[in-house]
Amino acid sequence: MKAATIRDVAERAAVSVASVSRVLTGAGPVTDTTRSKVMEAVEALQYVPHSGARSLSTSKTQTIGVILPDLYGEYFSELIRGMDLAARSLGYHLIVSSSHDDAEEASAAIRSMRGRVDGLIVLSPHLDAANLAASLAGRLPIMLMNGGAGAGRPSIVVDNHGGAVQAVDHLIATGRRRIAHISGPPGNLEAESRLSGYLEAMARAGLPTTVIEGAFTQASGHEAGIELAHRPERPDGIFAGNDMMAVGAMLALQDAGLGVPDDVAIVGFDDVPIAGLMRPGLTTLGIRIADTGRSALERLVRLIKAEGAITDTACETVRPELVVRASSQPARPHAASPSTSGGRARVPADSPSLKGEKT
Amino acid sequence: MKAATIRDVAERAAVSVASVSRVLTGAGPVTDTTRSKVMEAVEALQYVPHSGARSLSTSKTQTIGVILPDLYGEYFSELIRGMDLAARSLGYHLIVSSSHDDAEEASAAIRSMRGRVDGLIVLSPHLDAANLAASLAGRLPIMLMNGGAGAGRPSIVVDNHGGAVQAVDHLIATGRRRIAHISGPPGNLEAESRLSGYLEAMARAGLPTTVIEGAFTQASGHEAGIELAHRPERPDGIFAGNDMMAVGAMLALQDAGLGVPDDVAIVGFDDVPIAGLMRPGLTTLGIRIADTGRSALERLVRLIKAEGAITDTACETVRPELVVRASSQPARPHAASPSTSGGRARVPADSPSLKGEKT
DNA sequence: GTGTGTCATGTAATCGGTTACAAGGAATTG
DNA sequence: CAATTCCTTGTAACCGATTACATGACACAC
Repeated sequence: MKAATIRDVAERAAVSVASVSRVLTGAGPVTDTTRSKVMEAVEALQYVPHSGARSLSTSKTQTIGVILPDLYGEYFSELIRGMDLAARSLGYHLIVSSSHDDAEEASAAIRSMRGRVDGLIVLSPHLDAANLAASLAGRLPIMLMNGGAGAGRPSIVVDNHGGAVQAVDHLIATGRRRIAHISGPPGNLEAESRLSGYLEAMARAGLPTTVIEGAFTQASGHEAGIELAHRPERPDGIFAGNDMMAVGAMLALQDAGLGVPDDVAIVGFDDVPIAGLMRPGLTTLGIRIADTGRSALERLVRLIKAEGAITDTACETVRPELVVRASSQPARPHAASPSTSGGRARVPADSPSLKGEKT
Repeated sequence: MKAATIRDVAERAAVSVASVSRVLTGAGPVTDTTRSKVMEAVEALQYVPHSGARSLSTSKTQTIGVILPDLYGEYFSELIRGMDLAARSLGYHLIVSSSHDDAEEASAAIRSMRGRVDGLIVLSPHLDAANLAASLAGRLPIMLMNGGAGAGRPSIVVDNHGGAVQAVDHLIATGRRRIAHISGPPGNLEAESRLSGYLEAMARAGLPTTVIEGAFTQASGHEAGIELAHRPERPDGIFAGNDMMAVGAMLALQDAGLGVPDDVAIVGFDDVPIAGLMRPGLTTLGIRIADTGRSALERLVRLIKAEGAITDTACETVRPELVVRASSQPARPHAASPSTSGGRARVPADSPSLKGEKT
């Protein structure tokens, strides 16, 4: 049994294909009797329009492509969730392509999506990939979320620099002076912005800087934590380039017998769900991830509908918000002189519960 | 400037459209000179075949739909990652639709994908949704991952029952006797299998059972933890239906001043990345999530290619593996009589590091 | 030189929708 | 009652690919 076509429906409803199409697309005038006859036939035949045929004549696919980098985990699942919610309510579908660890792969993914999507959302922390995307996409509407300057293209970026400044200022305000930074991988625009924010805030406060290069992974944060724990000039505060590295560093410090936050305060970035689940809870810069995803998708759809009529070249900036948890409470006086051999220090009870947290 | 069509390419290369098509699809014989002329024209015009037109004539979309439930977080991002990797290497695209919290929504999503995908992977923990899926999909190849009996359809399930038995047996082996279960939501097949495994293992050991109903969310685990902490017959072991509830419960117990694992041992299910990051590390039943996703996708593609010729009605079973971490270490003798008022008990140092852990 | 077989190439039908345009019918008005 | 208008409906031409079939060229053998 082949799938029913619009002609089968027309025949069964005893109307023309045009009328069926009009009923189904909602365009054009039809009487109620025609409509009901068509609907009945559609129901009876379990008819579903062939999307390929439709896209052939309308040159629209009602589909949006999302290009993701190789980083994964909670950040991206949240983002996708926000986008999918928005897409469904706007009648769009989402094609995802993840795990592109270089510009080469990302551009291959973009190429394979051409002709199959109405627009693209590109999350590529590689600068060249962003450029490639722009050139490859041709006339495809595209929304950049690569964390760098939008370069005159519609984009959404997180204020990484400002967030980093907030993080460092907060650590300074809690009395920390030897503040180290675990950075993200070089070449990653978000990582670079966060690093520059750290450097600027430290310079402004007249404090010396220490930077260890990480890779935005928890494992790299763990390694950095081990290294910092054994430095003669051990830091009393750490600003990690993202939450996963902060988590890795925190575990490394605790395993090394250091207390968080008494010996070392830690601040992360992103506010992924894990952050609130650590003990002590991780202070971090919160981004409403799902909301950002939704916003990106909605803007892209507006761009698609406008068909180049509007020139939305704005670069929307999302300002992260400092979420203070136990990992950056002020050091208590009697813990000021670190006890290298001591066990895990008790930390102040965390915020009472997690009921409000996202799962 | 409109996008180039196959006719534009044919004209520029001074060949027929048929030859262009033959070169591009790799089907049919062409001379090297023709091939190179075509390739050059394709390059020059930045030609990309219109996927809708192609799918219209071949009635194939090279796209697979994935229907996800409303649960999100690390489990699903891992799963998608595995599927996407497999899809890319097989030349398929992935359309995802997430956050369906009931059978109604899930079936709407399935309907909207008909005609747009070559096959479906449905993760629906609702029994009726699975049935609906089967009926709605018509002749669409479909791979069920709903955790229930495959009912004669190709499917992949986790051995939830067996895993639960393992969890309980492990708790008993570490000396626990008052073992409670925090179950998933009723109607969820995975939740029910895990519950039945718990009941069976407990019955076999001749131990009394306690079940608190959760909802697979961290918040519900937290609530259950609070309730269990205040029971007169406080349990000394908890088997939670999944990791997120285990995490919630662990935090609730710790906030209530109970030691994990000294006062209460906890075992979860899934081995999501957070599990290894908790302190104490969470003992759980590990599933190679990404691998499972890849396997599901590969099997579905095989099914698609066979076009109903093969009757793959097998129900592949994934056996979870017990991952023992600190949360279920044997209770130490002197901690046997619980000190209701005591502070957080110190726990044995966790497994040395996390380097091997996935990020 | 002609017949035959092979193989690359071209022509045109086809897939299943949308939609411009034509046509028909009912209602309204002079 | 006829003319005009408005509104619904149908016919048929696209959209851009694939592919069955026809065609033509060329080589080889007789």
